Amino acid sequence: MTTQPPRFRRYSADVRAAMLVEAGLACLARGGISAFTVENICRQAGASRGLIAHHFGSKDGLLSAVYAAAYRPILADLAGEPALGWLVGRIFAPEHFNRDSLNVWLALWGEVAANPALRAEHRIHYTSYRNQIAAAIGRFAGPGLHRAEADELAMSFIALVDGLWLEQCLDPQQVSPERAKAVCLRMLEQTLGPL
Amino acid sequence: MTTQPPRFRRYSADVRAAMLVEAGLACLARGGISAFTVENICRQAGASRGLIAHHFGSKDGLLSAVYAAAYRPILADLAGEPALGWLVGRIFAPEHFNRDSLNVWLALWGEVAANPALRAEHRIHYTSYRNQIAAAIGRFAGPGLHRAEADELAMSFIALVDGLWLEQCLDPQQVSPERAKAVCLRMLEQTLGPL
DNA sequence: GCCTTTGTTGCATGATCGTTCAACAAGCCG
DNA sequence: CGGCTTGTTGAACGATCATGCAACAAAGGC
Repeated sequence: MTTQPPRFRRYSADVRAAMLVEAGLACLARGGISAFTVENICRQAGASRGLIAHHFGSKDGLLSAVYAAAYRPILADLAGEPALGWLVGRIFAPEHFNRDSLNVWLALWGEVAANPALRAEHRIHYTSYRNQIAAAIGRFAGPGLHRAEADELAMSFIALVDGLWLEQCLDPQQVSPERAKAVCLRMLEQTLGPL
Repeated sequence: MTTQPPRFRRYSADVRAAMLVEAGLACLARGGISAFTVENICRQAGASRGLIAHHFGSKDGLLSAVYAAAYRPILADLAGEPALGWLVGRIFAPEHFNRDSLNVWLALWGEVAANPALRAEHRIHYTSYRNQIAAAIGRFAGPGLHRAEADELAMSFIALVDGLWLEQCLDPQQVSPERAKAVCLRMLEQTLGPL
């Protein structure tokens, strides 16, 4: 009678939760919201189907956590009051500006529009994102630029970034990261002067 | 014995197909791709569940038709070589720039990224769309603007439009149609001079 | 080595999904 | 009015969905 190897491995709650979030992101990247199923996610995470309910209450709970996780790297770049020029470079760095991330965002956006619970999650992160972009613009421009102008420019800038992300996602041959970055810089410099 | 009223109404194939496409658009607008189900669509259209397969072969067949239908009004505006300034106004007219339409696009984009069959459908319409925008830019600028420059400006313009649509969709209070239009005009005029 | 804690399993359940198809009937033509 | 074409129905089907839950076992403390 040999001793059996363990049938599964136990992780602490937060580690396992992070594994499930990561698996959820992978599923969204591969197949959009339709691939975001309990079965898919748990197979991807190497866990059984009951774990999502156990750690997140429901699939929707996991989806909110996935949304927060998608925002985390970008908000991390925004922490520490970075310079505007550096920020633009980061946004189109391969770390963020890649097919998988873009597919994730597209899937999440589609769900935000339709899912009220996720919309609440969205509003929190998005507001923070927009305010920090506006703050970076304000820091660069100095007191000469009014708050309302910085907000408006931030809105336009975010729209352009998202639109470029979208185009890259839908038709990858059209938009290179370099062109995308150049287009954004040109827009900012029109108002702010050379970065 | 009174004569029974008809249990259903017969339509010609193309009329019924159009009804199903319209119902599909309504479902996408209300609940995104998750609400695009045979059951939902047929109830919305006032028909029985078998009709989608009968008229479109499958649900995916209907989805392709819905995608084409979503593009139709915009491509109609582009026909007849319209002036660039008029075009910008049209893009943000309530007819196109409204919550329902934006939700439909968001849902479709998310599906294009994940669904190869729909991606083929997308490429056809999108290429046509981009070329016609570039042509409108070229007509305005005259021969002084090179073809490649017009293409690049068209790309940026479309990205900005889509990004503004997206922002309006995710956070309706941020972007008014007037502001969106002004932002787009400013971008075009930077290169082309006053429209 | 046993006991307790707690993370994990996996089946049962009922709902809903897309597709198929044989029966049906609305409306037109003669 | 009777027959025919063709658009339509709705039940049957197997697959897949999210969730609930009772049994289970891994890992650490004693």
